[in-house]
Amino acid sequence: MTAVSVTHENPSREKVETNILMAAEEVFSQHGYRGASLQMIADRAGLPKANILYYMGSKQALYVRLLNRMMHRWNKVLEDITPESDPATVLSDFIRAKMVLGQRYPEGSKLFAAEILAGAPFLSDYLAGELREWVASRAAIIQQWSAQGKMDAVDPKWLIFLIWSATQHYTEYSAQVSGILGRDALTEEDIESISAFLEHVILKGCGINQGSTNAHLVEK
Amino acid sequence: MTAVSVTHENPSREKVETNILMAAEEVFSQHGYRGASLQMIADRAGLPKANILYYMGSKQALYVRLLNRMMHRWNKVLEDITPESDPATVLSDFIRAKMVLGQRYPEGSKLFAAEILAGAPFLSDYLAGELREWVASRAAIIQQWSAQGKMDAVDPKWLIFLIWSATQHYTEYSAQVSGILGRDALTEEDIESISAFLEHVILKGCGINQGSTNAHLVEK
DNA sequence: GATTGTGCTGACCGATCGGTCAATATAAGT
DNA sequence: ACTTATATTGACCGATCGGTCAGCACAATC
Repeated sequence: MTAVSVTHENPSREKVETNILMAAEEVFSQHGYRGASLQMIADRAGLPKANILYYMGSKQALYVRLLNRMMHRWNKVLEDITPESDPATVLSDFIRAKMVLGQRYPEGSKLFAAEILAGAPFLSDYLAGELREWVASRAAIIQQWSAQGKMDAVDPKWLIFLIWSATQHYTEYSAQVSGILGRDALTEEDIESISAFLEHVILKGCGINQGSTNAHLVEK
Repeated sequence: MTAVSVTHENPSREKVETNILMAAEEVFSQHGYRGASLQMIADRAGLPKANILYYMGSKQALYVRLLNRMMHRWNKVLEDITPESDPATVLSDFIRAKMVLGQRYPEGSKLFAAEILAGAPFLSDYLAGELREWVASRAAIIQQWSAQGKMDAVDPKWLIFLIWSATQHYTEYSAQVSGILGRDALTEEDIESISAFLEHVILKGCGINQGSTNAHLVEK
């Protein structure tokens, strides 16, 4: 009776699991669900293949667990975006939060991208449910801002997708970006430079005065 | 002696090959190189598996052939961008050309995306060679525009990547986009609406007066 | 009509796939 | 010390992988 509950909070088990999850995230993100093999994951984790299945049950269970983990990270970031402030800070926060997210979880982001590329067989419910509502609620707020003359009357959905894609690009296309830049990886300065660029172009492009930090005569 | 040359221009052979290429492009774009199987391609083409190998030689040869075909389509679009005009028309043309390309070859674009996601094992030379030079030459032109005061002093590379990602998004993330919009596919009006939005935000965001069609008092 | 070159494909190859299982090792409880 | 639950893994399963090849169909050449 005691032993059963121990299973759930065993510290060594947790270590092994995170080890497997890390290895699996790398492999799945590179090759997609079908292209990844348990043997590759096992090799990267330094474990025999049977051990992966012992801890994770099946390839599919491991995969959906990774997807769920990534979506929780996602949701945390989305929640942190307070919708009641002014457009400049909200959009700026959104841009920077998404850049940080991609830099912090590059493999998870790529995993998500591969899933979408494959037609989102495991995520269609999430996309048409939670995520759609999140987009709809944010779109409504942006629409209000437009109506109040705080920004240009752009289609809110396209704006959200724009921020989405522009930030995501640097994690999912990192191979292309670094290939073109001739650098192995992006530096801290690169990230800051990109964030500032996106902030500038998107805010200005939407007719928003950038008054978050250096504001003096904005808003009446 | 005659028969040898006939092989190359047999019309029926061409039909079969394009059939295989179409099927292969769909499968590779969804599942990536490792995740795709010749059996899936054969089934989609309505041919026995051995027939695929008879025409294409090997899985890898078929894959690189598809990649090359897509890169040629790419290059054609990039060539059409005349670099000597004014910023507004050049960037506007670039945005619209890339939107059209993605809509015209969705599977090819996804194939490209999957290759990049996997770390670009077959495209690293292209990225660090041809494509890098293309970006560098365009970046130089944009830099000139900035120096001439025709637009804001933004980093040209980030601007190119922005257009890149924002347009690409609607083909490669079509599953996510349509999932959120609650529609099966984007309509013609959607595409036009998105193109106009991107044009507006990016040009305005870079401090460029949109004077391509409705110009009257721009420049001097 | 025999020969020859090409199109085509079922059968098969060794390797690898995801997954099962029995056997063993290890640790914990009593 | 003995029992019991869990951790670990080599061996194996049928299915599928990419690829080879022998053999047949078929048309053109001589």
